[in-house]
Amino acid sequence: MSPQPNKRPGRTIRSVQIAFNIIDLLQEEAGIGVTRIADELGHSKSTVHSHLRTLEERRIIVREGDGYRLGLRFLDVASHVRDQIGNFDIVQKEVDSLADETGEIVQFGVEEYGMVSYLHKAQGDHAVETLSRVGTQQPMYSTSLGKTILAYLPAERIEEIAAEMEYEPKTANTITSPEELFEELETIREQGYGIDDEENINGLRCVSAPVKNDETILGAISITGPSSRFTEDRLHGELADYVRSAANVIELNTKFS
Amino acid sequence: MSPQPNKRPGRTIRSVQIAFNIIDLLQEEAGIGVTRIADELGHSKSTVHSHLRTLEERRIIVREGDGYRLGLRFLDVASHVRDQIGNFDIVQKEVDSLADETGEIVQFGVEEYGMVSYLHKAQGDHAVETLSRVGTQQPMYSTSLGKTILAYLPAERIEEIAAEMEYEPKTANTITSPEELFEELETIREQGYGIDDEENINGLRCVSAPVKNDETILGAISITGPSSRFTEDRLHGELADYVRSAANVIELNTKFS
DNA sequence: TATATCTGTTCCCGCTTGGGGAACGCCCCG
DNA sequence: CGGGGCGTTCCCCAAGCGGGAACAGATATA
Repeated sequence: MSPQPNKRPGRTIRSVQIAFNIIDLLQEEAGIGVTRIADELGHSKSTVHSHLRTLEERRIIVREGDGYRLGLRFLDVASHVRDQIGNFDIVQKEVDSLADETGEIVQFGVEEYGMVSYLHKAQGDHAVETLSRVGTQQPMYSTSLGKTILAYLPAERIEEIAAEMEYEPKTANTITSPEELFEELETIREQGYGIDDEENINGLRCVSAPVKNDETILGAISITGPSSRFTEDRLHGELADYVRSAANVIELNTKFS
Repeated sequence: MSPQPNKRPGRTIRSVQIAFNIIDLLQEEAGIGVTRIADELGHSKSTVHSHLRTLEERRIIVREGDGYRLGLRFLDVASHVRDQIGNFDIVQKEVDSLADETGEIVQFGVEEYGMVSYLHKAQGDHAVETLSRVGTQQPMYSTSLGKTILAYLPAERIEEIAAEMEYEPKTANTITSPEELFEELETIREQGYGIDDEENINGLRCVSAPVKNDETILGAISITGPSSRFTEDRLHGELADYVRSAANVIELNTKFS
């Protein structure tokens, strides 16, 4: 089921795997019970039962009606996780105010496991609706956030991530080869911001600026909007300035060892 | 370490417990390594090591510098969890707009495991800063959200929760006995909204209105502010009206079986 | 440079424990 | 009343997990 060439094999604990398989399943589909879970995962009911007991005692899951769902403890964990990543308050404030000013969608993302994770998102008044939401993971080659972050990672890490990528063409403009990607990254480093010209979703363009602490990249901030409003000129002019100054504010307010 | 009279003992799985002990620990303190964790939990390094491997493979945790932290996957899980609880979009929209209108703190909470969990929070322009944030769990007897939700739960569940509570006086006004509590709940049911008169934090008052679907309570919405601005009259008048109409909007927009 | 002492990692052994089969109790439906 | 769905319980047996100890780097100390 998983013969992927992962780097660190080592010993892995089966019961824990099972527990997280259950959690994953409940994340996808809430409200299912012992039998259903057992079938789905290919385990005996008794096995699943003990696991559910354990998770319930831990308040990881909750029994609701005749089925289980994930518990609200995850909300608490999530807010701790965000706090552990840099200074989240500043980021939040800056993203919100940029969304207010521009009226568009503003997002902040960081890299993890070779993907971009959205830490915060704010929608301005006339923002288009997008599917992405906080917590989502997106590939790095097809988003301006991803490409911008990637551009400022250490060279070896770039190689590593680029090698593991599967370049799947999301639109006609999606980057589909390492060569294209490296060239793009070079451009980003030169101009100091990154563009997504309908490379991830048709009709949508974005600009992103990197947020750095000294020489290490923390993440990136982006504005997203419809191509109709986001002309070439605005993208490279006004909008690029917006994200760069917002990134700057975050950088200045972010002090930690 | 845990001889609490929990209802459903059953069989519980040790490795899973250990795994979640590690996660709990990392939630409290990020950036620690194998040795430290092993010491803290009283396990051997090799044991902890295999667990960390498992969690890392699962992308539950991330190795960062010389230590581990919880992964961003939790953000994704959290957003799924919120979606599974009623219709979160409506709630969010309503809470945000109420915070805008009033300029104060507005929160939405639901009951789980006899406590209130905050699902969403919005701060108006001149809102006081409070410590509570999304995901936090608070006791039900000392918050207006908690008391309001409690008031509309099925009688048997009220008994159950009230019995397990430990009434710890947070301020001079905190409810400290079941009798007081039951009386308060009666009042809430009569007037259709609940008040917190500096019962949880000195200087802060709140009003909450229940959000119901048919006859089952989904949660409650509240406004919080300093006693100086939140006079008796405003609390029971204007502010109570605000939360009740917001609750109403949510109820009307929430349709599911 | 050598020595000491932290890390994290690996190996292997033996006992615990957790996974599974099967039986049971319950509820709902025919 | 009987059948089939659910969750729960019991018990057994091996395999999987926890732990001790040895190993390997990295950093510091002299």
